[in-house]
Amino acid sequence: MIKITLPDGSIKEYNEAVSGYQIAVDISPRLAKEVLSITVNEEVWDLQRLITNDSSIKLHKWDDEEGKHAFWHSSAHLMAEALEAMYPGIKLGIGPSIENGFYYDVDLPEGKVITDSDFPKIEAKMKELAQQKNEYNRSEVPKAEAMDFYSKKDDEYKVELINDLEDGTITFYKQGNFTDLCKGPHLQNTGLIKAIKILSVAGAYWRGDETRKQLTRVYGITFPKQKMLEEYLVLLEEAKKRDHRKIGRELELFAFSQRVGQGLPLWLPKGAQLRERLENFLKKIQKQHGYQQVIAPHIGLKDLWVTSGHYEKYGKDSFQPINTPAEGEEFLLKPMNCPHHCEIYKVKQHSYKDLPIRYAEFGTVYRYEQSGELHGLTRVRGFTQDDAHIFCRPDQLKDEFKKVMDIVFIIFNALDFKDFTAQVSLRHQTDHSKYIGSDENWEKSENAILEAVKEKDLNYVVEYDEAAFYGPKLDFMVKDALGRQWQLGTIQVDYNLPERFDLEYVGSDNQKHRPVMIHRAPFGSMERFVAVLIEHTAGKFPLWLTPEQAVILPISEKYNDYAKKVLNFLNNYDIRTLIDDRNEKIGKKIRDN
RNA sequence: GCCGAUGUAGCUCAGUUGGUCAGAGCAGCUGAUUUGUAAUCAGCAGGUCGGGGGUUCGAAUCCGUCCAUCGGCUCCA
Repeated sequence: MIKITLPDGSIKEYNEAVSGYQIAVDISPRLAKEVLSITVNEEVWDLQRLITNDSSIKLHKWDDEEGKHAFWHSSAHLMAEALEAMYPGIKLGIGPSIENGFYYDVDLPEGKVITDSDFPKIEAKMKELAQQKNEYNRSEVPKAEAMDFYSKKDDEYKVELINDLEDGTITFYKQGNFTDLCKGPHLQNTGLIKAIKILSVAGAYWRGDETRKQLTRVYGITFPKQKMLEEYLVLLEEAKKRDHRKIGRELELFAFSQRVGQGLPLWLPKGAQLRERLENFLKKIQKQHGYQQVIAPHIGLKDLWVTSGHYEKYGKDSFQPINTPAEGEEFLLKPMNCPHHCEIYKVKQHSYKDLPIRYAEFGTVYRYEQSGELHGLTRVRGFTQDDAHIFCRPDQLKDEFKKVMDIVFIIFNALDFKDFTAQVSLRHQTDHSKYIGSDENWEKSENAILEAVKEKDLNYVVEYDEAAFYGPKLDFMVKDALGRQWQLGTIQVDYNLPERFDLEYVGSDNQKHRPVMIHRAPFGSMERFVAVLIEHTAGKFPLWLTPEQAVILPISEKYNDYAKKVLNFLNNYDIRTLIDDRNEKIGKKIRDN
């Protein structure tokens, strides 16, 4: 007798091994039609796999991540099958499901490339194969046999993957004539995949390693219904319309110039106004929260960055030192504001009573991002951080975190980012070798963050091994109007710089102590934030931010004088107003404004 | 930086196999119209077809190269 426990606690009993699909059928035929995968004791399984022991299960439909995952993962196999048929001799890397769809990394035969024009052919082949309703069959394979299979196919990528796997854990999935190394889970058959779209093709290094061969990555997405694909394509169109690069140009907010250099945004008058209003808004809040504005130059002696450690870690890949007429004198463009702020901290002695000290600056920094990585305002080589550094005592960490979070919430609220989550990035759970600072301090600060997040009742996820080498951090992700995730604000603890700059304060015990430093930027950078804001609002900014709050449209020249009176009236109330006194019809004026 | 794609007027795009192919619409300028809610009329001006090479009698069109942009990869203090 096998006992199957459902999520609601009810129990079904079976006399012999039973598949997830059978359980679904027993619950309701409708469910059986929609179910895609099953979680059996925390492990996601195929529906057709037999459950032989007492288990608790959960069935997944399209709406569950697990259901989509199985669907798209199976689609990746389907695409691989199509590609293998179309490009004999093709070698396969990995083909996972991703947030929106799936991809497969392939090594094409000599001289072959895949371009956009091949997409319809791939889609057609996939559809043909899908209609055969081939079953996805799971089989456990001994390591030697798996090796043998891929050695014969001369697929060094799969061989490498198998090498890293333990004997006894290796499974193959086969549908139609296609067999793939895979741990699953998969759909029952290919027939469920009704709507198919190949989205793009790109190069991707094998295992993300720049020194290894670049494979061809083919991206696609599939749906159980044609209508869902159409809706998705509409969403993509909408995202295209909201592209901040397009809207930024149309609204004359910012521009780029090849003569100035790539990745170096030029803020046009309207964009500069918008940004200034955001900055003033934040300045006001920061003042209320005990911040002091400071201003530092855009360059610093190389030694400053040697001291901070940035030179050693990033020097090679950064803008190179600026030489001066003086022999051996070198300056670096600042890639961060913190070293300057550390020096500001050091100008005078601090008592424990002075802390926390909060220095804020809209500091423009320069980082030499790789050319292929530049993207509109979201990825640039010169940008302005809404930066601040908080120097505090270890016992003040939690409170300071909570205060910074308050600022972040004020901003998100004011700008209508309703849906956001936080990611707490902590050390690797066991291997602490790469981190600077004592275990004791790390534990303190990690706990401080976790407690702060809990006390603020925040939606959050914890990620291990995502902390910086110098301290744990808390990042904020917002979902925009189209449901896309963006990482915005960040709060980071830093034990490294106070050490390197030998920062201290005098404690109540009359001894010198090391302060803890917090880096924080609620917007992240002005450039990135404005980009996200544009895409979130489609360029229709809240009234308090928008460059033109009102436009007066005189019906003819006769009324221009009156229009000016109205203009003065509105301007007196600080309402940003323009007159459209062009010699145009009123309909056109309305259209244009 | 790497892979792939793209690059024609400020913007959006035509330009078939190399031979009046340098075009259109919008925007701009000039003039007319003096207007009541999504395109008023007429005219003008705009481009070494991304740059610089090569092939050819002849290149926007073909080939290599550089630059930039786009989609990814990698990285992100």
